Amino acid sequence: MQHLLTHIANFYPLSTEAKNKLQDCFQKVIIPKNEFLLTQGQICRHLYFLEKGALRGFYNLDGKEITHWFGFENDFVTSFHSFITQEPAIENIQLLEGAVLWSISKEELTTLFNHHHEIERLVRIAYEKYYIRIEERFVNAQFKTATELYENLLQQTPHILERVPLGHIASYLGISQETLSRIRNKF
Amino acid sequence: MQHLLTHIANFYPLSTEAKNKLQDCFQKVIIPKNEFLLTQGQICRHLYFLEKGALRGFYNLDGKEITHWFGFENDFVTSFHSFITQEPAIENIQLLEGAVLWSISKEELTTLFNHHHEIERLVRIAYEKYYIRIEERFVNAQFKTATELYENLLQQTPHILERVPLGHIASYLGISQETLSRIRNKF
DNA sequence: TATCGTTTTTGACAATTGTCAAAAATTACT
DNA sequence: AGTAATTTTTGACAATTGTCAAAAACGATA
Repeated sequence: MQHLLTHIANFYPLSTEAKNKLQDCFQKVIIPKNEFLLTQGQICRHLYFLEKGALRGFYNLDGKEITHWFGFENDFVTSFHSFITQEPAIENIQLLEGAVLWSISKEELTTLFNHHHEIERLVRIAYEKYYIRIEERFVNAQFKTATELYENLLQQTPHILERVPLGHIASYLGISQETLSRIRNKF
Repeated sequence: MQHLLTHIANFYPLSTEAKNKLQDCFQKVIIPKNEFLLTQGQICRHLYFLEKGALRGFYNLDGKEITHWFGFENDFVTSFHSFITQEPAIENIQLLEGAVLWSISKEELTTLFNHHHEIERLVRIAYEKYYIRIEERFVNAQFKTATELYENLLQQTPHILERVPLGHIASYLGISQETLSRIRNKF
């Protein structure tokens, strides 16, 4: 829980009261490797904070699994589209390593927003950071070559390369596993 | 101004008081075709609501202009990264058509947030919609073929094809202008 | 350590898309 | 309407990446 509190302090410093209320809403969840946090078709009712472990979001396209994001320590994770709209999820969320998570339901979060302006502010600021992050990833993915994408990954998020099977990384970068393997062997 | 008020009511219904305060902060701006709302290196200090007209965000890569988004009627536009971080913008924003915009500064918006929880909520909800939008675009851009991207555009946002030069659209889709031209002629 | 299952690499080939240059079409302006 | 400027199309070719299949490497487990 301390990880969570420390992490959100980076977004916006909360009052003690708000922090306490926040703590009351999050519940600890421990899930083993390879289990699913969410499967395609389910409605995602929770937002999670990942204290320890790794996971991936993926969906099926023409019989292939497309991993489009990873989550690691100190990431907030959820199936964003489903969590916000409360429509069935298109994606699956699967544990790549056993994980310790903290979970809050959408209802609880909404209640917190209503009672604490500062918590809604925290989330507004968090959204800004996440938006900037996806925007950057988007621009890279679209306009860089496979080799450049690999170099980026090496420099910016090398932990992904160390902790995740190559096949998942390939689809994350939008290239085939064979191409990624060949690129890697040139370095 | 009525356009703006009607549009934000789709995100979250504001009290009369908040609406009035909001109105006081937005200023009308009229800009002719081809002018720049922002150029690379400037700090983006304003958020705009586009009442009428069209514009594009683009940046330079290896001497080429990469258009990565378009704005049309009822879009909020800004150089998001620069507006949020107040660092110099990487991108340029240029008018594709003469436009009527409503402008609010970052300071004014921050003041509104401090005085009106409901306005911060409105923006939080707007961020959610914009996040979902970019996430969808990202997934499409990365995992679809050039032809599929064109078909998507035809079905979902045909106004882009009608109002924007082909070269801009090609870079928006992440393909060369020649390829886009050939795809289009097959239909 | 031997074995099974999974992940990664390699090779041959095909498909898609990009690049460059020139022609054609369209648009804007006087 | 006529001219210049811009935008779009076309052709030939090259480069990149994908696909399929098989081999090799690696890891977990008995």
